[in-house]
Amino acid sequence: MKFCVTTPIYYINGEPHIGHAYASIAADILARFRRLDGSEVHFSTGTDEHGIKVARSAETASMDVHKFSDLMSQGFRDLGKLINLSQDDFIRTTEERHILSSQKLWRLMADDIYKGSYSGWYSARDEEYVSEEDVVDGKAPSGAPVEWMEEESYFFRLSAYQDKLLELYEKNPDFIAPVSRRNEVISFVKGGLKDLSISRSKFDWGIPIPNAPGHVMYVWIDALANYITSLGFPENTHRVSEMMANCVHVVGKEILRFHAVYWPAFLMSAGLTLPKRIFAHGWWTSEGQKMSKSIGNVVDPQKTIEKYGLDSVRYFLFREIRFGEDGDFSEKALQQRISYDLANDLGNLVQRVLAFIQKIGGLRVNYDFTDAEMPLFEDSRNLVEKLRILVDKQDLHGALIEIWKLVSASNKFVNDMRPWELAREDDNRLNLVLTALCESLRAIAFGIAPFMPDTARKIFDFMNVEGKSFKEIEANFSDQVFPSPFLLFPRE
RNA sequence: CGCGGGGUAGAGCAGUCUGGUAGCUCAUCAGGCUCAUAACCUGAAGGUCGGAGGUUCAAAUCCUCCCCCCGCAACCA
Repeated sequence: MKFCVTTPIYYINGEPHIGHAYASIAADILARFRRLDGSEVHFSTGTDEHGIKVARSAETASMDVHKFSDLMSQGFRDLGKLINLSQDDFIRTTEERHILSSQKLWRLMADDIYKGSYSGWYSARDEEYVSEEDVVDGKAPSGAPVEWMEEESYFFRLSAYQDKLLELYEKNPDFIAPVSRRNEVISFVKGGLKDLSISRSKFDWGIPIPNAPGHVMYVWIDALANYITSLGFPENTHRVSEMMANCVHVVGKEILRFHAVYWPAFLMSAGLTLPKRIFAHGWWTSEGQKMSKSIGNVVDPQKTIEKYGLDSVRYFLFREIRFGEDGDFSEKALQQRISYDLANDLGNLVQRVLAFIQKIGGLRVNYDFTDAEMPLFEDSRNLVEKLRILVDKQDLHGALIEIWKLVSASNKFVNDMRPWELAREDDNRLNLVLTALCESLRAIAFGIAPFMPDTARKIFDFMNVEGKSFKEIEANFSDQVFPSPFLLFPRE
């Protein structure tokens, strides 16, 4: 099985914040799950570095634009390290391989590209076109005066793809997720598609268009192409095709249209394989308010992770809200999740079971389960299959809930079975109960492994489990003494 | 009449398609247990289901009207 997952490539015109971390961790969880499940995975992330805004920011910072890009891109690479990203490739749109790839894509789309002229209200001060509705009294929203401009531009015949796109959405109901977003896109496309201006000639910080001096590509062509560059385009066409067919693009809802409309149209035009799914995630507010620099409530991934721990934050982001919806990031909510879900439920379960086994001198297995242990055992062995279905739908929130059902069931099982009494009265039953609990702990550890790799690793080590593949769940435990467990989420 | 989603316990949500005693998580209160990170388990309280009208033996659920909130509405990464 092949699986490909991507994060958006991040525009380097700003510092990494929790939103970037969120998208990246989502993709990381999907990648890790599929690796544990035995798939061949390609997981790419990277930075988008061209465009007028970057050129201008470099100027403002009095830096050479290449140097500026190196610096800003590194910030996102560092973020990846911070959040334990398991990417297979970090791509920069300024790399040679990507320039060649984008130009090749352009050539393949040539039949749908024509030269025309682009006209609109242009703000010289902002160096950008302003849409009709935004022009008030001859002024841009920034207050700068606008003038009617016309320039030579290349256009992509997007209008020719309206029906094909609608057919795509119709035939592949899961192409765009979540459903609410899908409806928005369909309604947008049904509203009629205009041809797209795909070149710029007012600045040169972009990928040169083949045989068109003075023109660089519209950043979105360049940005979207990163996904196939990373897969080896244009050389390795077989792999590109194979992987794209199994590719999930995780994107922010603000860039859904580019991925769900333009990108498939470009690929159709170039005769390339379309991705399997575009998944649009929501946005985080901070303490109930929109994150903004002026309010000063922007959540800094670095500080948050330093304070609360990486796995706790990774858990929180996907447990607190359904993936795809908006949510609120508050320290109180984060602290509660850590305390209740992680320390009290999961951490305490691991501790009470493993410390107990340690106390009685090790695990002596007994798999001749009775009706008392069987349900827990079966739930443990069936967990991955349930998660597979959910993760396939990118329902990461649902997956965590499913795992926590087993955590709760296990805690209840301990209460009901009272192993501390069995230790005095009934060795046979004690072994049955502890064997069933080891099974559930191992299943839980595998379940959380994509979400909280470090925490899962600790549990695996506590139990002498390798932790490399879901297949390990199928093997029975043997009699053994485990290493001493320590607290997974200690209180301050 | 631009398109779409939503308004259900203090908070966040499920239930609406296929009408029939209103459910989940957290918070609150009480009890149980004591292996464990003062953790865990059980039970209780709490809602005129945005408003009005209608259909029906019966409406959160179907119909009509109204109020409120939120997305999308192209060159913005």
